[in-house]
Amino acid sequence: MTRSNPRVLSTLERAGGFASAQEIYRLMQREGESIGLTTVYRALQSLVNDKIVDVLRREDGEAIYRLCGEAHHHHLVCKGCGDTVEIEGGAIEKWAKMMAEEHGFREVGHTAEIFGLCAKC
Amino acid sequence: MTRSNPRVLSTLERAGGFASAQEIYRLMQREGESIGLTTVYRALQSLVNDKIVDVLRREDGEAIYRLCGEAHHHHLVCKGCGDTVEIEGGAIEKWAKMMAEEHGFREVGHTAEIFGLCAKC
DNA sequence: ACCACAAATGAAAATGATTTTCATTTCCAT
DNA sequence: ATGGAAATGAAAATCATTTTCATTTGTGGT
Repeated sequence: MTRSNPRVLSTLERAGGFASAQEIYRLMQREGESIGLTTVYRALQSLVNDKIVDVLRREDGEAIYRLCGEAHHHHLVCKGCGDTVEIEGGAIEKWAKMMAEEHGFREVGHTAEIFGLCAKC
Repeated sequence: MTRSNPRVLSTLERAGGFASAQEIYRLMQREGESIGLTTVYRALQSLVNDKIVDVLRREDGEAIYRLCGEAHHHHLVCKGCGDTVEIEGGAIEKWAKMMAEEHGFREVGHTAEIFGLCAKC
């Protein structure tokens, strides 16, 4: 798996390092790249295997892929218009680390999202 | 929604308080209970609304329903065995409120989960 | 009891993400 | 070039979940 991997990876980067397979596929289509959905899925799987990307789950169960190592951030999402603000989660990082230690967990990751209605909605 | 809710709830209890909709449905079938899959889903949704059960995601994205205590809490989930520990999220609540105010959001809620490998795995 | 009407039920179809199948294309080493 | 292995992608299969809609059930009024 070689030709597609870099294209998918760079699309994921351009998408802000945080997107679902379907979103990446649609983005590539829109930009005129010729690629199949299957290949996007396979490229993502192989990137996950190589620990280049991370996979989490949206609230609805859809898998979202995230660049590893990248300074990760959290989201403030508007339930009305879908607008999203990237926010810092310093407090969360500490909290997660503390809780994990306290319960003997290793290799921990975390998700944290805030949702509500933005000023406009 | 009245006749089915208690039956679904009691099945979830009997299943150890931790099961997917499909599993609950299959369990009820096996025990000779007459119920439709749709109704199981609807009962679970309504139990979630009433905050009687909690919903998380398996690694494969399937929703799992779980009896939970009253107080709002978060989860520390083992990627290996699925073991779950309920944890306090005091720091998170403050963080969420602060971030929301800062960006003019109202009626905010949040999700936060930590996942990793537990001591046994 | 009886009747009407709203709520609840469930079978079947629809949806949407993800995976599988398989025929075709691309890459490389010979 | 040439053969074979790896990669690709269209279409079909899978699986959880949701929607649709016709039927059943429960309830209140008479």
